[in-house]
Amino acid sequence: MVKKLSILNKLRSSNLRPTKQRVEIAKFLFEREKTFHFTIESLAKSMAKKTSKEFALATIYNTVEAFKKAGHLSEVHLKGKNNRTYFDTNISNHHHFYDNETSELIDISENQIKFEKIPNAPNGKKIANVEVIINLKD
Amino acid sequence: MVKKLSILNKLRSSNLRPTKQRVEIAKFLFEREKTFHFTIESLAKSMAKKTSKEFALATIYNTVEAFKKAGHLSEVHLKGKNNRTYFDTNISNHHHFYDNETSELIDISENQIKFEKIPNAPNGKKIANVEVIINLKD
DNA sequence: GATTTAATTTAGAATTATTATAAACTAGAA
DNA sequence: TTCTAGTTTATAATAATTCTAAATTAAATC
Ligand SMILES: [Mn+2]
Ligand SMILES: [Mn+2]
Ligand SMILES: [Zn+2]
Ligand SMILES: [Zn+2]
Repeated sequence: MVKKLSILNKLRSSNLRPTKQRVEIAKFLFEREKTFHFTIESLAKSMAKKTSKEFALATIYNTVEAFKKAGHLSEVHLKGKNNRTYFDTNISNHHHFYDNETSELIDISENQIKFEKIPNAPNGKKIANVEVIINLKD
Repeated sequence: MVKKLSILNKLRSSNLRPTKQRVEIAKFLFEREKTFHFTIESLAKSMAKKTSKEFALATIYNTVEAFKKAGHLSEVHLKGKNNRTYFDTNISNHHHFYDNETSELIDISENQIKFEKIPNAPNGKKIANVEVIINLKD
């Protein structure tokens, strides 16, 4: 009940009508203890299993895009072995371990990395953010 | 003459037959003062202009992949606005500024960034390399 | 230099991720 | 309830990349 309400608030406050599909997806993404990473494909499968009916792929794409625009999701700008886009329910600034073998992403919190030296942005530009990807091997 | 030879050596030593197409591409990529970044599309256009005939796209893909496997090129694991893969003739460990507006990549040499603190790899894994992408804004 | 063979190139088809379209449906205002 | 704009859906379109099978070519062998 409490959880359901906070999801409705999250959607309403983002100007997203709480449709059945959005509520189901939001519950799956946000009603959990820990944040996680997913792809459109994995989310589509999860929703199909959870609700035992297929959501249109376009709905998955649209909803994820809408949540991203509303700031409820972030996109990991990384290009893995498989050419899929990763999304993240962790919307804070943070970094990642990436295991190219397993295509697994692991969070590194912002305070786990400190720079001793970092270059200035080129003339006329500013630094928007810094993303560190630590590629793993066996 | 000297340049042509080093290209032939580069190909032969990588077990790549120096075909007309590979030599043309290698000359374009490696016979220059500074390293640079490119996409398959930009390379295909460059080769078409340079030689005034179209290379099959599959040849461009195959050749870039072969050069990558042979260690003559690296791939930048970044996912830009446009969903294109970037390749880099700079094969040393280094970092990048990325301007999402212009889709431009700028090199940051390894020694321009120093870490004061960095996490250990998860159990059973090692760090293969660390990639820093500094996203730019206006 | 001609012959032979395996590697390579090529045009085009196939695949995959993503986006667009337009008709059917629905949340929420009136 | 009625109305309407927003949403979902199936499907088509697009775009990057990979596959295929036939034609070509590098280079080893005669
Ligand atoms: Mn790749
Ligand atoms: Mn995106
Ligand atoms: Zn994350
Ligand atoms: Zn570079």
